[in-house]
Amino acid sequence: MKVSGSLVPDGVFPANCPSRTVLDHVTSKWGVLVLLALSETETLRWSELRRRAEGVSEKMLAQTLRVLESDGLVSRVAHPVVPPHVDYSLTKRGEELAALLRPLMSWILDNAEDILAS
Amino acid sequence: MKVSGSLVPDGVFPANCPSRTVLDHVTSKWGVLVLLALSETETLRWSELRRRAEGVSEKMLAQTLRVLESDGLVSRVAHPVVPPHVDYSLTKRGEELAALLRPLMSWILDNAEDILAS
DNA sequence: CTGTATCCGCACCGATACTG
DNA sequence: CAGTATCGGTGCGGATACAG
Repeated sequence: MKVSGSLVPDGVFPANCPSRTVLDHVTSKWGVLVLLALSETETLRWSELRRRAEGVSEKMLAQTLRVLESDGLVSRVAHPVVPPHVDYSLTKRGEELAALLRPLMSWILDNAEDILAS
Repeated sequence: MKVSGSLVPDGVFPANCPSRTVLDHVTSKWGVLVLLALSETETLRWSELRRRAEGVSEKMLAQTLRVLESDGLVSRVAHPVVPPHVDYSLTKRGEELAALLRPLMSWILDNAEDILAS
């Protein structure tokens, strides 16, 4: 069954479109996992994020966080103490996005085994 | 505001998990666009897909379609005529997935400009 | 029209070492 | 604890040519 409306005119997804860039950021290798991890608790520290997005390297976590932060999806709060303490959390906009990512991830978790079995 | 349940135990997304593979397939550079394009019409031909996922190369379209087909998300029907005529469409499972992708893409289209402005 | 085959650059990414 | 800096390999992905 087909849905009613089209997302884009003529059903064409333009190449030189801002949405492409954002889509790439969000669906980057670690973007989804970081956003979802943050959607499960109020705040998360760097080391906790590393634990939860299992397999992510320091470099890629830093890069992913920088992109998501510059996109206004994640906010970074550094507490000036020793040892350093930095909290990451979702912005309002990030929460909105994560709310859409959750059903997707949930479906994937439910169907992954079946899918790879075939 | 935080959601009620956790997607995964302890909030940890395991590295060696089938969902990782499926997530990578779906969020691959062209996976989302192909699935969404197919979600807008009953069937699409190869050349139409190339048009709609603007910027995709033949190689990447072929690769993307093969992966999505082997995952049981897309079905390929070749009509034995000359010139060749091949129809791609979403499977039942693919429709389910695309239904979750649509709100996501819709949100991205709505917010992309704002996001990149900041 | 619907692909496959091949080459190859470059950006992504992991590993390692280092710093405030 | 929370990163940055740098190096180097690899595989993604674009371009091109070719085929059924």
